[in-house]
Amino acid sequence: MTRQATRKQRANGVESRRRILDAAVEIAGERGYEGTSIAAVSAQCGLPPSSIYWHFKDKDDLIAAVIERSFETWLAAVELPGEETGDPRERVLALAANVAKSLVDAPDFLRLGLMLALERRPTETRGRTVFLQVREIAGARIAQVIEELFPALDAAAVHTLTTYAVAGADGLFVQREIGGNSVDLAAMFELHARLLFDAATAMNAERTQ
Amino acid sequence: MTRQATRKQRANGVESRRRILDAAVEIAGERGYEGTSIAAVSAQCGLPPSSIYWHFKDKDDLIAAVIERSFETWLAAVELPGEETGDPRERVLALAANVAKSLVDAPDFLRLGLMLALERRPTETRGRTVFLQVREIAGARIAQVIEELFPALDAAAVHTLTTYAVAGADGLFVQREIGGNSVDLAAMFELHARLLFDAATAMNAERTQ
Amino acid sequence: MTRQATRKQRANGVESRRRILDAAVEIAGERGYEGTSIAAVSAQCGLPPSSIYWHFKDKDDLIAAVIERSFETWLAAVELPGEETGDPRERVLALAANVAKSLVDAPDFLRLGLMLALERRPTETRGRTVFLQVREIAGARIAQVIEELFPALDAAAVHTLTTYAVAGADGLFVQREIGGNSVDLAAMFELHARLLFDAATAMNAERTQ
Amino acid sequence: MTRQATRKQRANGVESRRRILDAAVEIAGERGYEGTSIAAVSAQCGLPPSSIYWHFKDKDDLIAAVIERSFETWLAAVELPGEETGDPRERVLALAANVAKSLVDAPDFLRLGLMLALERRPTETRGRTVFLQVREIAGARIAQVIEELFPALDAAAVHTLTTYAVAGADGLFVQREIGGNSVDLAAMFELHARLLFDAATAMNAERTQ
DNA sequence: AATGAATGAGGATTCATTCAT
DNA sequence: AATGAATGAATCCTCATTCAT
Repeated sequence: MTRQATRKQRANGVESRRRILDAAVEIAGERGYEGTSIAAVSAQCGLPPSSIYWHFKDKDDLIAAVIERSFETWLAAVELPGEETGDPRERVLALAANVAKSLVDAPDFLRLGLMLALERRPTETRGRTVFLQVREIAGARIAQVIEELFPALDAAAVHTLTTYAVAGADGLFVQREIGGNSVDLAAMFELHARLLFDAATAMNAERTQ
Repeated sequence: MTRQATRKQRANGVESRRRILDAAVEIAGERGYEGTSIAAVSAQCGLPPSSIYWHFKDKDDLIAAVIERSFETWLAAVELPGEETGDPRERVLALAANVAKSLVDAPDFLRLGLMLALERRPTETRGRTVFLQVREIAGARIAQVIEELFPALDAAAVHTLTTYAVAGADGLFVQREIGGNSVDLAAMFELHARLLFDAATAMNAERTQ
Repeated sequence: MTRQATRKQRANGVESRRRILDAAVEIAGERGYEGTSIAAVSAQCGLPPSSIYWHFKDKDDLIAAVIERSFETWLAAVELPGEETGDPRERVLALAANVAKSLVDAPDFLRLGLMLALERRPTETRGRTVFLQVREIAGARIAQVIEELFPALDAAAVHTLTTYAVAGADGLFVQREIGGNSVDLAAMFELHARLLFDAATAMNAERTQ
Repeated sequence: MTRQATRKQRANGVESRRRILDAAVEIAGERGYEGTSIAAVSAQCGLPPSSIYWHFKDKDDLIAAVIERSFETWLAAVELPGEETGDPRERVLALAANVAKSLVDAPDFLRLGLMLALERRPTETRGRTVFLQVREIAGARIAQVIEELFPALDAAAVHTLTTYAVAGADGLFVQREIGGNSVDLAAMFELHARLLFDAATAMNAERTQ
């Protein structure tokens, strides 16, 4: 076997892994954890089951990797293009618009994540753990923005607003998943952002007095 | 009790059906559609799998029945004790408090429902269809209340507020499912209700001018 | 309950039995012994499985009854309208034409019978036994006709011709089952009868010299 | 042989496939399609059911493969050792003797095939389709021989004689299956061949004049 | 880096049958 | 004369996983 061929093989390792994850994200996003069979992923990506096990320790590991990669994909879609200055209201609305767009463009992460989150199986899956962790990170970031914009708020208020912000995002995403294009996610996120901003402003003013 | 009765309790279809549904609602609420095995339901309710198939055509049929019954259970828990008069704000807050309480007391319906709703399998499950239908009914009822309280709103506005109301409820429920008792669902629903009421009031005033 | 109603019930017993047999003959003729499930018969006739067990001891008993009844139906269709005199050749040809017609009109008996006959399960089914018995009877009748028409033939020759006659009938029936209407059963049976008659005539002449 | 080899014989797909087919041909030849349970095949060949499903998509696929292979086995048993010259009568008789012998030696193909052929289930099995196809091939070959030997016959006559030839073979085979060794298949096939040959000769002469 | 072959455990579902009413 | 309810055993087939190559 020539060195060429060897290099080719190695390069294919990355490519194969990608193909498997592509297949898995699709199927897991359709059917959840239990519904995702290795055989189905194999059929989707064209590689035999044993090859999937060469790349991933077990099904749990595969799903966790799916969550991780789809989170990164989503994160890349949300990330704001800097400009953290300017009018607070505008900043919040821009953030919301961005999140709405990212959830339309890369819905796999949240769809699969919520499916895993709602499950309560006796032995926790790694995928669920990973989802809850990255979700925690996202929540912390939101809390941070709120603290910056409304410095008078105490920890409890920040926590309440953060929870409400995330809940709204989850709920609107679910509505969109159910209702399809008939739900204008951008408009709904704008409403959500406005209500939140006004509520935060009011709470902030209350405590400033 | 005679010896015969000991060996085989007297046939009682209604009771058996109830036991099966009780078992299924618990397991399906924890593990979703795929995670609910007939064997597990059988073990939980004490009846053999073949008996489950006497009462339900197949797994799909069972899950659909579970959704139906748990919806009714939940509906009975939400239903307000009349008193439709009084201050609108109070009425909305009371409604929200009731929904929050019902979701804590009878969460099976919504937990399983959301799991089914998020699935996108090629061949739709009957359970999902049923959930979407009853959800539609619940949405219509909310829209009705909004129309009553804010008669100046046009259809689009009512639709937006309804969607946001339902989304908030779903999202907060999910937060509670993930965060457990650390999430004060009653308080969050109160916040949700207040924001919605204020937003609706403002929109209503706008259009009244 | 009035006497009228009681009599009605009793009358229905016969009717129910008939409905069950009608359903069973159809399904067994399509799928054979193993392929005939009590549930399928139940669905076909509209009576619950337990009612089928009221009329028949078990599945074996049901299939045996199906064979018996369909044999009688077929027999009624073959039976010649007397006239045993006349030209031997004509008599044989008329017989063959009649058998061909009966097999087109009432094929259930032979189709199901052959399916059972070809099976070799460890525990013999009663249906198979019954089929082989009635088949034996039919064979004996053919032998009798041959003996009458060709008295010079010895037992071995009669046996050979009988076997060949029956085999031809079976084989042509199978061809018709496979080929459908494209097989002209009447014409084929006429050919079969002619060849047989000529062969028998020749053998008879040989032994007469 | 190492300890590992004892625990799990070296993977050998071809050999395993053969073992499964060997087991299946025996069981299916005895019990037909429905009567052939995967568990029974598994027990017969020593491989677990899941291994059978590695080699064959489903039961249908297995039975179809059984038909295919047993047809080839049978074909190898019939194939004449050349010598296509010589007296036509001798050639036909030799052919018949060969077929008779092959059906005694390798009866699985025809026994299972006829069982499948007689079935009329709504959803056709692949095994039945395969059987009808190979049967068609066998029929075409017989027609070819008839055409060669009796060139004056028209297509309709050839078709009739072919149908009768095949029907006789099927019917005699059934007689043998039912009657066991008491039926001298060789003798019966000789009779069948003679009657056919004489009939064809007569028909040929008729058309030559 | 990959895969053909294998497998025990479990999946949903149907089976023939029973029995109290 | 009939049937609603039940059931243990069997059905076909898929599961996640392993391992020698």
